[in-house]
Amino acid sequence: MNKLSYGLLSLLAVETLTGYELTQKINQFWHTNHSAVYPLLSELETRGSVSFKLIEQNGKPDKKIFAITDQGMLELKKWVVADLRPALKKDEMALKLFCMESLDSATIDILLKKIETRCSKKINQRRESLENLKNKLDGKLDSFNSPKIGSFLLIQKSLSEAKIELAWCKWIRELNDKGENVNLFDYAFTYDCRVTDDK
Amino acid sequence: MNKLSYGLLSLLAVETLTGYELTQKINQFWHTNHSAVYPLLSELETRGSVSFKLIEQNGKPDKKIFAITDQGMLELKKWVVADLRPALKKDEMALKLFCMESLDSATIDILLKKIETRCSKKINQRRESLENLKNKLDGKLDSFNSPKIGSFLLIQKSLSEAKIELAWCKWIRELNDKGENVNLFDYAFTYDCRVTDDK
DNA sequence: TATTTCATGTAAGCCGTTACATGATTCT
DNA sequence: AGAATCATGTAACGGCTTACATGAAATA
Repeated sequence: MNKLSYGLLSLLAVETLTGYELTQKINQFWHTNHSAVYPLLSELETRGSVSFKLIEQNGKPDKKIFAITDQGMLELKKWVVADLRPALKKDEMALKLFCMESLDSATIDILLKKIETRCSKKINQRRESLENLKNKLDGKLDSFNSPKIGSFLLIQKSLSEAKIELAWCKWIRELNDKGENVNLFDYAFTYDCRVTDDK
Repeated sequence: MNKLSYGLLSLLAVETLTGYELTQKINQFWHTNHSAVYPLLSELETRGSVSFKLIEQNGKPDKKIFAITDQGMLELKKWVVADLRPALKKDEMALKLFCMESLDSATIDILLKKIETRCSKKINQRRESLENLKNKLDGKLDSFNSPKIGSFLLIQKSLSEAKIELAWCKWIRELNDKGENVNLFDYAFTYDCRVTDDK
């Protein structure tokens, strides 16, 4: 049982899904792809952690709708309280900006634009996800037991992360506009404050 | 040449470092470990992208201090303007909170505490890194060509990300305290605002 | 006309993690 | 006394990515 297997159980604890849908959904929070998901679902089924209903279709391959079993639910709950492993992040952006001092300003501008575009897309995606959730739930979400509460909280998190990254890019541009003879250490706090604006 | 190889070049574009130091430094922005770094450094040396000076030591293994070559610098600059691949994030926290609606409040509390502890540690680490940088540079940092500007900007980013995550956890606790019959969708914006506080 | 969406699966190869291996010095 | 730090390296295994494979319907 690797981490991805538990992730699949977590999504299935909320609703029944096909392998295809699981791949799309989990990608919002955990980077993977379908060729990793399908074999794990087979294993989980063999172990008795999930079960599936076969839906016959024409024109498309038959669908398997997966559901978590009682045993799977127990395994999931054990894992939730177990040690929280460190988050891993791998973003080329960081490695590229690290050597900034040896890049010319045109190159830095190209890089920042790419980062900003990526952020804007993510912000739009997450806003859409929130709208969809609101419509699905008829605007009702009132406690920690509410359906989709986890999804709601995580989308909010992801949205704010994208916003902070965009604000960070803007702050970098501003620092550059200050010109020389200004101590950048003094602008750290200014940045922390600006993150707050929500426009 | 994989992404990590370019990452090593990026760090070496700023200063000369040993494989050991490279491993420590790159881990702030890119998760890896020494057994991946050493073989790549050998490859980079064979290709002519880096060179090293052997420093003999007693009691410890001899040190190799690596430097980027002119050829390595050209390869690095080509990569910086090439396509920015999507960031990959893998954080168990998200998968664990996703199924929140089927967890009891004690379990959620344990989870949130673990996340908060992790955030606090990161915040302290990044604050220390900033202090160290400030001391090293004598508080001077005034343009995009300044040494360590990339490091400075990335530490700031990482710090703000940790702060926003901690604020997010607190916001979740507050939502829970509101009790039922309150629509959580209405509290999204409140959260965005609170992120701003820097205490 | 070409790409995207739905829908599943396999195979090869690369990549990364964990563990093994060594060993003096310093900190707790 | 035990753990962490400095410092390098290899080996085995497991996991993940890319590509292969199919194919209808809808969209651009």
